[in-house]
Amino acid sequence: MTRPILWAHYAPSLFAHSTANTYRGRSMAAERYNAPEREQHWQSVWESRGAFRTTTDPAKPKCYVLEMFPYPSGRIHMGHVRNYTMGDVLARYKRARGFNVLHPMGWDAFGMPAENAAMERQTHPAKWTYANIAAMKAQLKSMGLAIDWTREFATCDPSYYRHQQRLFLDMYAKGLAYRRSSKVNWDPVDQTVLANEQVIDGRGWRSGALVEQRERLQWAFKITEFADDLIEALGTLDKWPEKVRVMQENWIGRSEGLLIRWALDGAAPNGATELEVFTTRPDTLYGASFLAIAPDHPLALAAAEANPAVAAFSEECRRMGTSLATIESAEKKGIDTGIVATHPLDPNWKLPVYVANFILMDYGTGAIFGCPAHDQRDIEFARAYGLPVVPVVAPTDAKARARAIAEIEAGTAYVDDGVMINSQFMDGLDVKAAFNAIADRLEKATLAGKPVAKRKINYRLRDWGISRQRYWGCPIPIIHCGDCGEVPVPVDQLPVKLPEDASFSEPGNPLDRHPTWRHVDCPKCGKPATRETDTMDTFVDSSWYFVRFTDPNADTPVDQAAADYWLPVDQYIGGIEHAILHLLYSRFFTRAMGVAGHLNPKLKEPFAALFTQGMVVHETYKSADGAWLLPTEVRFEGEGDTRRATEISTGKPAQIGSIEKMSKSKKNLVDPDDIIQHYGADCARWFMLSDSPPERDVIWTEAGVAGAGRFIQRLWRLLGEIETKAAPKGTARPAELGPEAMALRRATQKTLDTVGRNIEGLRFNVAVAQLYELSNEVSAALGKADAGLDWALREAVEHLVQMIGPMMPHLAEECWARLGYNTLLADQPWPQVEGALLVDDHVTIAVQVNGKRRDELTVARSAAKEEIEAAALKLESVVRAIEGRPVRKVIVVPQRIVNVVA
RNA sequence: GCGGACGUGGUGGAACUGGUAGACACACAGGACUUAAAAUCCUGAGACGGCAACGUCGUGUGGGUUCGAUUCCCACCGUCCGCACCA
Repeated sequence: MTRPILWAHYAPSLFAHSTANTYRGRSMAAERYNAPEREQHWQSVWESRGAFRTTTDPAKPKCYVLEMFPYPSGRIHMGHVRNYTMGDVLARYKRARGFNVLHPMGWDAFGMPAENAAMERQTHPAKWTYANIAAMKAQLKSMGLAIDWTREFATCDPSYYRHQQRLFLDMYAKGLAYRRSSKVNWDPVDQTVLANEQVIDGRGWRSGALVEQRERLQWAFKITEFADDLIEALGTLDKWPEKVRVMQENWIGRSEGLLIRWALDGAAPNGATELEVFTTRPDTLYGASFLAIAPDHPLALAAAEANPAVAAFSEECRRMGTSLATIESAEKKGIDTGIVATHPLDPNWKLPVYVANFILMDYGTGAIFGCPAHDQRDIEFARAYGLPVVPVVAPTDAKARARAIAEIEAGTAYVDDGVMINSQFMDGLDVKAAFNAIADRLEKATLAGKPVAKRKINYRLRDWGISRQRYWGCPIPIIHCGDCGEVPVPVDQLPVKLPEDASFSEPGNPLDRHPTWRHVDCPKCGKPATRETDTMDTFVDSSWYFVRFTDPNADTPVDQAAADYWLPVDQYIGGIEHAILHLLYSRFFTRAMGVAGHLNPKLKEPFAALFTQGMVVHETYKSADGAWLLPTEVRFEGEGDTRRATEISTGKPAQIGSIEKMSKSKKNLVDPDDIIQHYGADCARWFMLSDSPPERDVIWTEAGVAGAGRFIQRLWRLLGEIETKAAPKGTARPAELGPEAMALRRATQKTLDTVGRNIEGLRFNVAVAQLYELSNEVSAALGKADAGLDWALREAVEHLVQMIGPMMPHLAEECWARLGYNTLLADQPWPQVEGALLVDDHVTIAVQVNGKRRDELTVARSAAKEEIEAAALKLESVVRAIEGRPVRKVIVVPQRIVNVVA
């Protein structure tokens, strides 16, 4: 697939000696630019000079550019190349613009793959992880990223997680971390808790065992404490994609409603006297026809004890839980518990209480009142069990009302706005007024001495459970003592390190079965106690790493001065797959760290701007027998419709499949290493930036990379030609510049202006197009002669090289040296735009007749409306188009357009 | 079902706050150079009609607002993504 370019031997110029003279006098048939060789050279120059080391310096304006740090899987993939290239362009550009730029890199290094590798290959997770980090770091370095590597850290290192344990303890002290009983997916074979995404069709992804729901004491962070603020502050994130903000808002899921207590008749099990339900539609209370509770609701559990039929039904619901049946069985099912409730507005109105399969224990109170006429689920349920359906809301318009009622009778709930009917004192009120009327009334009414109802804001968001029963994660620094209960590990005993001699050969948590690790003395009373063996969710590690980068060597989790200076992150770049969890958790951590005294409480939001880049996609290939093939395993012939693929090893035809996200399973992978070795990092970077808008998917094609490679060689040849045609370095601007020279200068300045703005706006593909345009202009100008053109050429090429710098930094350094400089281009400021040259004194405007373009007109920029109108009407093409009709109106928008209405 | 985004040549895409649609690139065709090829350079190209000048049509479909709509509004079609018994 990747056809290696044959690099001609090209004597490397030593940096210190590479002046223009080194190149002068060489033949015009210049050598090809040897990217791989020169790239290594410049990387070592940057490294030896510490070119990208950053210090905290409040005297300078700062810019914090961050790409989501990688999981050390062992190899980088094209998605990384795209992500880190974008960040690097911005970081280098901002540096050139005079900003003190923080652009760090680290490793999201805890997590299951290391433990799985340990089980499969008998390597210790730490060994596996650090080996992967070393390999990936070398790959990232070969990309030539302007990263301050002195700030690098891995989250699995005790020097990092020690501080995370400190944060946990301080959050614990503030009540933001706590232990509660909650349901987990338990894999009985692997003896482990599974994340939801590890449960496939109700079975463990690894063992295939039927997953059980178990109650277990689990640590959690109180993210719900900030639910309102997390929604509220979304409004301030105007540099975040709308899409992400909407997803977060839905995820938090705020809804305003009413908690209503219903009295139960004496016969309820366990002596229960009331049932509390949550509703967002208290206005429909007169349409109620039943109550329904979740199978795990305490009242349902009590009813199950008394009634075997209820028990059997509840058990059935539990089994359905996570399986695919959830999706298939939209069918509403329930069982009457025999319990009877009294309507809060009418003591004589009795309603049955059902256990129903569509009620979730986790949402609201796990109990509802059913109003079939105005809720689709309730109407399905009511029709299945013969319960009454009474409309209480209807449109005002008579026709619409009749239709709505007919639909309700046919089984479709009416859920839109309207006015109240069949609702006594509320009749005629609109839905919102009815909500308030009934809320006011029920808040004043009492049941057993307490108000019947209270207003409640409910959230879909639940507290963040962080307990994981695994080895390769940050230990939770808590000790359990029989006498003292939960005891925090004293700060001076941190970190609680993972034991190195764990065994991974059997299922279950290695920390649990370690012979000695968990046994300690209670820090409070000194009696034998045990350590918490749960470790933290790896999302915790990534929820504050961007803070740690501001001073990765601080003795405390955060150095206040450094954090105050650098935060928030000015531009965060990563995949859309983290739109919800990672970003929400980081936003929570920023607030929680403020409360716990580790961040300035005024800092609410960690990421001022967010950009979500698209994926890298590629064609897929299958062999005759249906096996996926690597792109390197097929050969192509023909074009378009006649394009055919052949499997190289067998000579049999291969099938060309759809374009999909690069993945191991579909084998449509291109290895960044191969590309960098054959074409160079600059070529990969340039291709990643060209053509596709960064937020959309980019299709990786051989032709596209080759095209990028050709442009690199073209630029290199251009520099060769410039040597004889451009003015020498440092020549003063001549007093006289001819029209060609001026035109080139204008093009140069215009490009400078637009490329800068497009990089700032992350519209890299547009910036690339403009750089192509300028190089085309320069090429064209080479064949011309004009006063001062040699000077204008020099300016154009120097600026071109500087503008290419952030995108193809190695090539740009090489060109910069070839232009005669012995400074680093990476240290050069971005050229100042000469604003005066951005406006031409003549403009070409379109001339329309009745809205159709007929001609164009070049006039002085300052031309008066009347002048333009007169000139337009004289145009032969305009006269022809008017066909003698009277001119009714002429619209002249100066510098834009003329439209003749006839 | 709910929510969001997107629909422009053969392809990826560009077009500032409503003002010359198709920049730039890829692919393609013709030409130059070459013994030949590769590389490179030049030229062409939205569709249809025409030798040409030029004309007609054209930004998913159908309407609307406007002197003027890829851009704003309404309806529909299609594609993609997120959430989904959320009371």
